[in-house]
Amino acid sequence: MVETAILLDSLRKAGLRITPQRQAICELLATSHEHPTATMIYETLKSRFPSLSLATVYNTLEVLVRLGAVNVLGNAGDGMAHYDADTEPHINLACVSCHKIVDFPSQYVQFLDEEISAASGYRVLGARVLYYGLCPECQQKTPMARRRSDHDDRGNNA
Amino acid sequence: MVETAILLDSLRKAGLRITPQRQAICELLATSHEHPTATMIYETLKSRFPSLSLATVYNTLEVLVRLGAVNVLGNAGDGMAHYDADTEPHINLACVSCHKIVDFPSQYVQFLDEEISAASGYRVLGARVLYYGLCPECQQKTPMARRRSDHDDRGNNA
DNA sequence: TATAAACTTGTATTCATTATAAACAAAGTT
DNA sequence: AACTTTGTTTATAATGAATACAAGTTTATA
Repeated sequence: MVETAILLDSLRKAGLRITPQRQAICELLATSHEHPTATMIYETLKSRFPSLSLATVYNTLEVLVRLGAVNVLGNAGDGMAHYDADTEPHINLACVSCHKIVDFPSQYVQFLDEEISAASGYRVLGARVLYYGLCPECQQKTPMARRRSDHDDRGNNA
Repeated sequence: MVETAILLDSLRKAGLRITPQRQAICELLATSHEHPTATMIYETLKSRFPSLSLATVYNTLEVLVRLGAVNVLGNAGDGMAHYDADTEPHINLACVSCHKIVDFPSQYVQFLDEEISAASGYRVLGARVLYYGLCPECQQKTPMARRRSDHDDRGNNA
């Protein structure tokens, strides 16, 4: 769980203004548990800020990412970027059915970090550990987990 | 390193045809060390197959992904999907500067797998461990690797 | 060889994201 | 207060990766 204030502070420290829109976006990012996309943020805040523009959402997200306060998660299965305000190394669990992404604490991610920094020659800037599968709810909904074009899949692996 | 034959076999087993185009795409996926995008594959093979269509590349990749023979990696920093023929759990190291992605073997990824499968309630279908940073070559190119003071960067590009 | 099914190709379309330019707001200055 | 500068939002246009689709081509099989 991330404090909204941390995100706002990183804006402030960079000399940027805390506008109502930015505040709301940071709040949403910090408190939301599914990691939202730009569109999700836009849709959610539209009622509170009728004049809000998608461009503002993208702008704010881009700033936060550039400041390193927020991470971008690609590949949730839908074709859009999800945003994660928790920049500590942790695991994201993405559901391939409902496309929600939740966090999962792990004791091993730290080791990965050390392993790579020590042995790769890379200057590591961040990480993204994404596991995907079916969340408990979606396992109930779709007993056999059939996706739309499984018909030409002559029975093998996943 | 992945054998081309493994990819071709998974097509065959699924009852699909091994066309010259598909063969070439699988070959490229298996032997390439940077994990290519659809466009990169297209550009590379265009000289050998002047009639090749981007659609074919996307079709083939989609099939291979559906069969589980190939993974999609989002978010290399450029806005496109990269493809990875190595489906064994391993780490991808993406360079934020040159956007190449290389593999890094790790002993800990196995543990992650077990940890999650056991404790999350998810039916795990796959994983994607992506670290990003500056590759050794790009560290040379950009001597100071300036990353903290990017906020007063007025030249605002992406 | 006929016929159907599987593939490829070219193009049109969709849609997330980025760029651009104009309107707007918040200081700062005199 | 009016004037200026700079930062921000907004609306809209442009870009470009990925997908859909229609039509042509190849392959398998009888």
